[in-house]
Amino acid sequence: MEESGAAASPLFEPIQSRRAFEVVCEQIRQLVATGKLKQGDKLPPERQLAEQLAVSRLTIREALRSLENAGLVVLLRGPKGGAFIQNGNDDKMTEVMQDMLDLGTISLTDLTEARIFILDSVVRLACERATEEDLELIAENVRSNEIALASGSREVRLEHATEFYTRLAAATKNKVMMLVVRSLTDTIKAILQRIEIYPAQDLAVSRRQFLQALRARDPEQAAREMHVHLQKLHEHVVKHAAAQKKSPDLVPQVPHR
Amino acid sequence: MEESGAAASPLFEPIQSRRAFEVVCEQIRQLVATGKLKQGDKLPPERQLAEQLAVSRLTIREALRSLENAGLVVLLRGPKGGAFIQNGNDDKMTEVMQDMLDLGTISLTDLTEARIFILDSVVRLACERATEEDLELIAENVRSNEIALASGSREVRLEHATEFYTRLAAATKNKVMMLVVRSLTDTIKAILQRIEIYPAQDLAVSRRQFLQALRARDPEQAAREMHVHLQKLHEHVVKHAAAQKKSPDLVPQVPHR
DNA sequence: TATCCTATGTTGGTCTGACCAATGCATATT
DNA sequence: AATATGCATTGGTCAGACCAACATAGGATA
Repeated sequence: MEESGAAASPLFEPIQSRRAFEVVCEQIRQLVATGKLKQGDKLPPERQLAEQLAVSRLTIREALRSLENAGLVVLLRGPKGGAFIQNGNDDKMTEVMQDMLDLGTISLTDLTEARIFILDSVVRLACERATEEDLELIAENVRSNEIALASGSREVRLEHATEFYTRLAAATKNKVMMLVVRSLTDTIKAILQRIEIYPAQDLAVSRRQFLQALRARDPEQAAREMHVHLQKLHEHVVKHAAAQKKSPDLVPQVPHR
Repeated sequence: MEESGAAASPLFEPIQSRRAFEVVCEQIRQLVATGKLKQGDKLPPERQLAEQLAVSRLTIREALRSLENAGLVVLLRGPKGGAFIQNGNDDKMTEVMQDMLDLGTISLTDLTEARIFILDSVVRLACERATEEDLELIAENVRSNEIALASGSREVRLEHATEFYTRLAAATKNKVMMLVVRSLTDTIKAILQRIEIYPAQDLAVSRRQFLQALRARDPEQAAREMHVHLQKLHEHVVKHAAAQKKSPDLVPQVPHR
């Protein structure tokens, strides 16, 4: 991976010894990557796997824990239970992004800005590919959003506001774009839940105008409308970013250092 | 909530009985999300954590395994070792994407197509924001790429070819965009390692022309050049997609100790 | 005195083996 | 036949022990 420019000792300790569960993990991953294990397939019971791989059951468990955490397998108990291969959880990417935001690896600014750029492509794509059903779903969201804006709780409003992007992304017919949009949107949503939500009086207007452009298949107009809205929201969010950081505080012990 | 409307067995329900390690996991996550734990902080030793949380050390380990897998902590051995809070591993998103591709959740087509769209934004952004250093780094990659094209191994060529996108994305000054580009690129790279690499005779030409447009800050021209190249590569990859799927072996034993 | 090497303690990594909890199926009971 | 019960299977957890890596202190050596 990374090398410090120094040409130090040649080959005495190149890589730390891989942990046992990592080897197990990788083997199972290999079986998935090569198609030998497909969605729905069931792995042998932990005890049997432990015997076959000549490791303890604990090691198997740690490996399965890792795979489960990655969304590759799901573990079920009981006689019909076991470790089943899953198609990776769609939310994984969102979790990763959220963690990065929490840890300061990425900034909220970059996040909302990136959404502006990516949504630009999404909008243009949607103008090309959106079916009538897509348009209707979006329109329906716009309508219900207006209702929520007037009468809904903040949570409900947020839900509608973000669902909009999901439906828009669906119109691109590209699942990767959908995933990226969803990750960005959900991560930003998580932040918006903590700070003051954007004063949404002109949201309805913006959405209507956008929908109109989308229906007209006018990518420039649609992209512009989207850009303006996202830019405003971006600035609003950034302004209120460094706000409170409350904590439920259920943990008695506090680490040191 | 995913559908996966398979009517295979009466057992496709994500069970969520709060497992002990999940509670531990969540508590630590909370400490991170609320800022009580920051990058570089060290958690208490496993044995001590187990005592404080009144669970077995194994449960602590599974929780740490989960967090480690998510890139939130890194575990080090030795007296000065322990579980340290990390800024999420940049590769996590790539891993998620790769898993999804392996599992068929997303398709290679969607992946390469999405890269076309996102790179479009990246290129335009880079035209605006690239510093002279950025340009020089990209130019240097273009040069070394040409050398690799002539004399390098396939692996080396791939490395150079993908590094190009990383450097280009760096010019956007947006870390989220960098992450997304890197995820897409690395995932696609992993596929290219298995199939015939794109016949790269015109790659050098394409890169040179692109660089020229980038230096001229001509977003339209740069985006067009990039689009043409990615489109060709996209089609090439798709053509060779359903090729071989070899596997090392079944379930080999684990060399231990 | 300065340097190298080893003893030692800390911490994660793994093993063994046991028991608990959930679950589906077979059997018994009504 | 319908319901209730028991049991085997499988993951979930616990306990204690030992191994492996590592840093540091303290002693051996120069």
